[in-house]
Amino acid sequence: MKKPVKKKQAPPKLPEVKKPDEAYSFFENVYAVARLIPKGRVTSYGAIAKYLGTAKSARLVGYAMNGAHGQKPPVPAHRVINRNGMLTGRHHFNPPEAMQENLEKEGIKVKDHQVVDFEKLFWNPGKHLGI
DNA sequence: TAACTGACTCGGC
DNA sequence: AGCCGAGCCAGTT
Repeated sequence: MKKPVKKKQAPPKLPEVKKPDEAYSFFENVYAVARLIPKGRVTSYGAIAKYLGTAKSARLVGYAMNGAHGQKPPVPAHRVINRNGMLTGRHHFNPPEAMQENLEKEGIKVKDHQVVDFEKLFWNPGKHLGI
C-alpha cells in the first residue's frame, strides 16, 4: 500500500539563469525537445533521453514531464509515452483521460491506453533534427 | 546529511 | 519466455 495521500507539491522551479547550452539543465532540454514534437506525432522517453545523449536517463524524462504541467510555453507531455506506445503517464494528467483525449484530438488513435500504429506515428527527435 | 523515489529502458539469467 | 537488477538527475523527507 502506497501513500494514500499524495500531496501536490509545487512543480520544480527551473533556474532562470541562462547557462551555456551544454550546461543546460536536463529538464530544460527535455522540455525543449518535447515542444518540438509535431502535432499528431508521438515519441518516447527513451528517444528524448537518447537525443540528449543520456540514453539511460529515460526515467528522468518521465520525471521531467512531472514538472511539465504549467510550464511556459506549454509542454505537450501527452505526446511523450513509453517505448511500447503505452500511456503510462496518463495517471499524472488531470483528469487522467485528458492524455488520451488530447492525442485523439490530434488524430492519434488510442486503444486500451495504447497508441495505435505507434511505430508509424513515432517521431524521432534525432532524425528529425538531423543529428 | 544521506537516502529514497520516480510518467523508463536495457541486458542478463 | 518471464523476472530481476542497474543506471540516469533532480527534488523531497
